[in-house]
Amino acid sequence: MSQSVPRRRAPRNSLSAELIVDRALALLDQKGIEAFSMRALAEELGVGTMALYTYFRGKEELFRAARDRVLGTYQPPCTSGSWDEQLRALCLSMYELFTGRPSVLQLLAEGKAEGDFADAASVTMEQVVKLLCGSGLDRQAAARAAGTLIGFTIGSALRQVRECDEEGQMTAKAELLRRRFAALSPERHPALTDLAPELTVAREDGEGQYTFGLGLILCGLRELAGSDCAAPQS
Amino acid sequence: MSQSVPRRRAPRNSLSAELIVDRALALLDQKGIEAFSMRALAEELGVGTMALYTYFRGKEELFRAARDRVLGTYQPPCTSGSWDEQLRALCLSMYELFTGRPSVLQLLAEGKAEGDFADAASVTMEQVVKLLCGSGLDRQAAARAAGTLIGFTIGSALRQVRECDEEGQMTAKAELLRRRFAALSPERHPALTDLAPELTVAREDGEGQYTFGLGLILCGLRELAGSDCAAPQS
DNA sequence: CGCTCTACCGTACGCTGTACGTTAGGGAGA
DNA sequence: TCTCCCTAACGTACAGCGTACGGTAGAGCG
Repeated sequence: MSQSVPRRRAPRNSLSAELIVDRALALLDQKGIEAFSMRALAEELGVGTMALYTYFRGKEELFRAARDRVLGTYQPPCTSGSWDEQLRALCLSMYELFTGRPSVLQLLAEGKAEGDFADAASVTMEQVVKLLCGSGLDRQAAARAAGTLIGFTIGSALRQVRECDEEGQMTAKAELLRRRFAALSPERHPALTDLAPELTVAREDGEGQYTFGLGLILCGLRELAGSDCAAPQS
Repeated sequence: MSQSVPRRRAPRNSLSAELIVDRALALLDQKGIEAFSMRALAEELGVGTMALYTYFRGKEELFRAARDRVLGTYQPPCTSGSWDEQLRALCLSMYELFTGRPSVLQLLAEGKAEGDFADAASVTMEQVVKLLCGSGLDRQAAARAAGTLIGFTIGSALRQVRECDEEGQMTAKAELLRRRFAALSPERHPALTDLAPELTVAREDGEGQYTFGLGLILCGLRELAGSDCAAPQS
């Protein structure tokens, strides 16, 4: 009955590391990181599960390869203008990279793909650091600003991705959010319930949310670079 | 030989939802979210695995309960001072809550504990929103600022947690980071290699990193509230 | 004493990642 | 052309996961 046909043996060189990573990324973006499994990927490729292990030591190594593929392929935009405008463009581009590749973002954020980055993956970081160093900030502030920007970008993208796992799910999640706000007792949380509509729409517009926060950070950086503003403590 | 003794049946009412959550949190904080399993938790409690299912529908419900326990127990600090100083204190306190309970943070960030929050869990958010509303920002800006602050806080805490999973591992990770920087080709990444020392120390001091970024955001918010600064685009 | 109710438990199923040993097909040498 | 070998692809197996389902025992009550 359900006796699955034993699957014809795949031709000798039908596989390659690149092809595996291709399909893996497709599967990840399509079904999500939870649904990904070596068996599923192998089936997708029309191949036995263990065939994958000829090219990758294990799942984590495959994940690293997928991460490096995406980060290595990515090219930061050519920017011009003042350093803060360029930073804004760079960061926004990173944000879009991450939200466009939710599964890769999760690989990064959830530590499924630890380990050294490929050299090419650091191009954007290089740009960011260069701009910060040329902005008038001292070295320590520049380093911390870089950390702030990348942390904020990843954090925001992660939030955005969590909000709408699948494409069409956004409205469903928004509905859930609305109910969550509605469930709050207005006496205990007056400000929260009062601002609920705005909070909901803000949450729905992830990119607007991100650019808003990015604007705040850049504003702070300008102040700091001009050094006519009290430096944030320590 | 390895015939494990079948474990004496546990006395009739030796279990409770609270006790289970207690041990679950202990296990999570101790061994990490990866090592957690229903079987391990049950063994820790000296109880059969399926006993847990009399109190929780499944693992996710247990995670939700653990999350609500931590978030519900937490009390935001009593603050005083200007709205931005209070916001700083509140956010810093949240940051410390999260970094002090890495596993709960991961539950939140990785979506292992989706679903409605307990009412008590929203106290901090209520405070944040209240302060923002009283700061002079318009409603939409206040809503977005709230999102920015919470996103940045969670993102930063997540970064910090990733950096040192176990207590003593920080130095090891720092070493790894150092090697990662050393592996970069100085020609392709001049700014990055130049700033490597500062980037490394910044990364090691997660809290300093966080307060720096928080300062930037608050600076931006002050500008925006005083409305003598161009509002960040859209 | 006996009955019922339910907290606790054992077993089993389908899933996961992957260690290990096997097989078969293409290329090289005789 | 025949043969041999190397290795890409594979099947099996194992430990561990979450949990559905049915059984069991012990406490409380009539």
